[in-house]
Amino acid sequence: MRKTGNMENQRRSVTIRDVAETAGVSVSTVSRVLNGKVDVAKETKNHILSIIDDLGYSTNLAARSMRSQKKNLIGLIMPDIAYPFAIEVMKGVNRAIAESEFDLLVYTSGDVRKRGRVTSEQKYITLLAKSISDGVIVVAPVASEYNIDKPIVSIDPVMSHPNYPSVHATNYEGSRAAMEYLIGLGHKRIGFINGRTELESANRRLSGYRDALKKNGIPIKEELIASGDYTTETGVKCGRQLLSLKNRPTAIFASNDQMAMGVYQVAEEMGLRIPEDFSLVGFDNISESKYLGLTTVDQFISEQGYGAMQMLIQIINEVPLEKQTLKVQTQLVVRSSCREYHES
Amino acid sequence: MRKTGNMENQRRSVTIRDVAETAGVSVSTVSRVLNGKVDVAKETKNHILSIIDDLGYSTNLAARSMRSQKKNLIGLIMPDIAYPFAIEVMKGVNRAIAESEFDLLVYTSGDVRKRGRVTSEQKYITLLAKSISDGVIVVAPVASEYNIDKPIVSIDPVMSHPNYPSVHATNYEGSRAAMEYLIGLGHKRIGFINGRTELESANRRLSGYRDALKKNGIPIKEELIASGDYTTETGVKCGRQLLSLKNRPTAIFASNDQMAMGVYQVAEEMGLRIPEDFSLVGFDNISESKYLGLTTVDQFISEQGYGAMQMLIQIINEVPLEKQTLKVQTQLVVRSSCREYHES
DNA sequence: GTGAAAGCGCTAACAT
DNA sequence: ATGTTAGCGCTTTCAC
Repeated sequence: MRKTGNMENQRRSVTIRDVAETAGVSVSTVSRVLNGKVDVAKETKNHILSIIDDLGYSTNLAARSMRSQKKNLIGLIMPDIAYPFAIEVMKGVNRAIAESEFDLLVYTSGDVRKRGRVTSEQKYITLLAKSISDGVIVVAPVASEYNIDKPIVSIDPVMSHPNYPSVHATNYEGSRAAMEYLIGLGHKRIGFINGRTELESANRRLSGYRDALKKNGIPIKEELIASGDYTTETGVKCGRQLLSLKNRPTAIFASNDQMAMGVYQVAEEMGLRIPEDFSLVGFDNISESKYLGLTTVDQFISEQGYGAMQMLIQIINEVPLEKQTLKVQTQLVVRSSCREYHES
Repeated sequence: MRKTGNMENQRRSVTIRDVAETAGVSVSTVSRVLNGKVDVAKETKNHILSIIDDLGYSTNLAARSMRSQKKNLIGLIMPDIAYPFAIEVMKGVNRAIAESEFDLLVYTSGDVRKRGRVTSEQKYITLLAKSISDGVIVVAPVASEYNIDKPIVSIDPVMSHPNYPSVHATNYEGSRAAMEYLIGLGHKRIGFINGRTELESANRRLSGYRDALKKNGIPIKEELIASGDYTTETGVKCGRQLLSLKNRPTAIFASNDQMAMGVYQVAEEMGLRIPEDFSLVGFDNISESKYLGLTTVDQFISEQGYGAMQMLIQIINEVPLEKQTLKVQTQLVVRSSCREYHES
């Protein structure tokens, strides 16, 4: 039954040829059945189908991808799959995928550092895009241009004006909103914990912080700006740094919720209460912060994933995009009101 | 610079041939450089490398996969990517990936139903496995056998004794532990909310429930067993059902934490307090239940992902597996003690 | 050290 | 309705 050719001990898997030979038809007929073409006699088709079943044949993705255009596969490329932002994006993309005709292939090297070390982002994108998918979504890409002919949409790109469509939250506006809220409460000494400065999104949040102070005539004190990297650990570090200043800030605005969580921990350690002793606001709304009643700026990350997928599908179907940039609105979520503060 | 051949408007992407022609060498030489073979003159190599850089060439995964064995790619196949169990598995796999030489490709059709509808699980597994990866991890597979020659490891398989290595939690033991805890507290009327009965894991949890009652001489009342499907919604439904019995259970054990969350919501609605009015325990430990202080049975899902990946790597490297089944120990986590209860 | 040629498994254009 | 043929882009003998 199984054609073994020569005495190689390598187990070969069953190919379209095996099916064709067993069924006594040509390879192309099998291919036609496989691809649902109509011009195949019903009985031939059924015969082939049963042989396929018998042999447990299934198509070779690689081979197929080489020949045909449409692959019904979308690639999602992320540096790391296990951090909150990535997971939220995936949820959104996944939802769009479920509603679509496409399947999803998520690619990751598991770790930002490993990826950077081994080879460039460009390589992976091209790999997935040119080879086996109809288009790709890239999270936080660093390059401003990719020379592939496949559709590409990015989420939270590092560059402010990349040459590909992109999706991002209104980081500046959200940051402004948070600050206006705190300032409106009477705060004048507001600490800021910065995120990964290589990301445009982080810089926009910082700008929001600075501009809000400026517009309200509050002098910017560099000692109140701590630099973190979006992890809870640096949140702890920066929280300690800010809260142990002789002239402690009356409020802290963290550039993401993970770092806000860190500050929260420090506050507990130091016996400081929120909001009595100081106010705390965090960007993002994905971590435990919501269970702690923290005030946050929600950037609707999963909507960004969903939106990116929608854009991509449009491009693939050659529907012209109205805008190259999709802005997902941020929203200030006040859970437990922050402390009102007025200088004595 | 770009070879366009005929006047097709289809943009072709740059191939190994383009590189070869531009560099004035043969395709095979370029291939040698690409694959780090040693028998290439240093200057030829550098020349080709710079051309590759100029042209922005990157290899076609599909084509390469067709020819060579080792792909340094692991496939993870999941019916759906956006539910807590899946995410936890991914985290664990991701961690193992980050420590390894492999990259990860997660495949999903986004929705269990869609997947079942379009085509069989077998097809997707074979697709990924035979085509482009060195081995696959499958979450909650339904078939007990796969005819592929690539390594495969499953997590929480539906069958109790599949013909492939598998990883799962000690569901029965965990369930017993939770029940012994509740019974030890004096409870006699303990409600159970069942999960998806097609999963072996769910059945084991139910067995644990039944056996614990039996061993302790407590009669099993079928009215106390409600059937859910692991979603919060059915948790709500079953919670209502159990809590509105005339003879209300004094404790409820939900087959996963999502459903326990649902019961928690119902309790709030009905004005019932936990643990004063009744005790609540949930299997799993991944949802918000931990912030609500619920008692849970942790099944260490991400460890299951990590373990599966370790097993897979062993198989790929042809290290014999000691056991075909990896059992990850469950652990009862008592957050806020449940109510002690003694029949009057 | 390098090139020519075969062929991986498949699809699609062209025959019949 | 089915078979024949020509590649897709790549790796890998086997020559030279």
